[in-house]
Amino acid sequence: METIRAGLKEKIIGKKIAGVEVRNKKVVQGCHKNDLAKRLTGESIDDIGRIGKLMTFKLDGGGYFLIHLKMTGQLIYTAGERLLAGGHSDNKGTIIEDIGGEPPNKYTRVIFIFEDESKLYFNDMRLFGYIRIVDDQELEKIKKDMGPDALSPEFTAEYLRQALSGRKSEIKKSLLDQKIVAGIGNIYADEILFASGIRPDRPANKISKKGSEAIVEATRDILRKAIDCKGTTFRNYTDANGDKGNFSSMLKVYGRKEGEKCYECGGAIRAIRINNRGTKYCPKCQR
DNA sequence: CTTCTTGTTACTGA
DNA sequence: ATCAGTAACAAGAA
Repeated sequence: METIRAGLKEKIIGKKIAGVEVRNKKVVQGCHKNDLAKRLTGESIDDIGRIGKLMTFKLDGGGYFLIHLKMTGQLIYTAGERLLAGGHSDNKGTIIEDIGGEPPNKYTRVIFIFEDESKLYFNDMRLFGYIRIVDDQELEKIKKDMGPDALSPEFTAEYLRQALSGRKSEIKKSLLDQKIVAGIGNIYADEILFASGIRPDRPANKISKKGSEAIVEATRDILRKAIDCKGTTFRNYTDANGDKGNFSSMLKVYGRKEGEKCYECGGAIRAIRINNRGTKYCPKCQR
């Protein structure tokens, strides 16, 4: 999300929305399903922020719209001219994941059209994601209900230790809980715990002071590196230039299979389930 | 055919 | 009140 946010910010800050085409009303929240275009047309994008995995678009007339991509959502920006079929776009830095072909495609749910005819496509195969209109008050409440962003200075070892106290369930479950820390998903949870040397099934309240320090450090380190690599994508990732720049090749445990050799110690990787999510770890490197 | 998948929330029962 | 487990959302890949 941070990769997309940073890329998008360069493209659409200050641009005025000339129109919005809603192809699937299911993804529209916070206003009447038919009123998204009415609400947004004529507004300019003042700023793009992010709370964990939730992207916030500040409107110059007041209020925000939020976009959550959930599992399979995409935000794809294209400059004014339509693209040649099969070719790569000229819009540097934009993220294109190769699902459904060039937009608009059958997974395109909403299209934002800007005054200069550039467009932002919200695609989502599984329809879990959403676009939501909120006022300042509602955004504050959403912020309040979430933990500090994983990359923010508020996410400290002291904070984490405090937040974990009394939680008897697995540490990985807590890392995935957006109310404790916002922005960590299944892939990075596994990678963070591997880098911390902590087993994902350790009870959260049994994590030592040193352990929480290791987790906070690993979180910053892993996320920073992943952002440097322009993020991790499940499969078929390319950026707009067709480059494969990604974090997937740096993954140490996520995506490995039961019994495969750990890259660090050569021991056997274990595959378990935590919080109903596939979980990989190395029992030798992680205690 | 079955099981799995980048996320979150509502519900159940303890 | 809090916690654990599960289903649900929907579509596809393996």
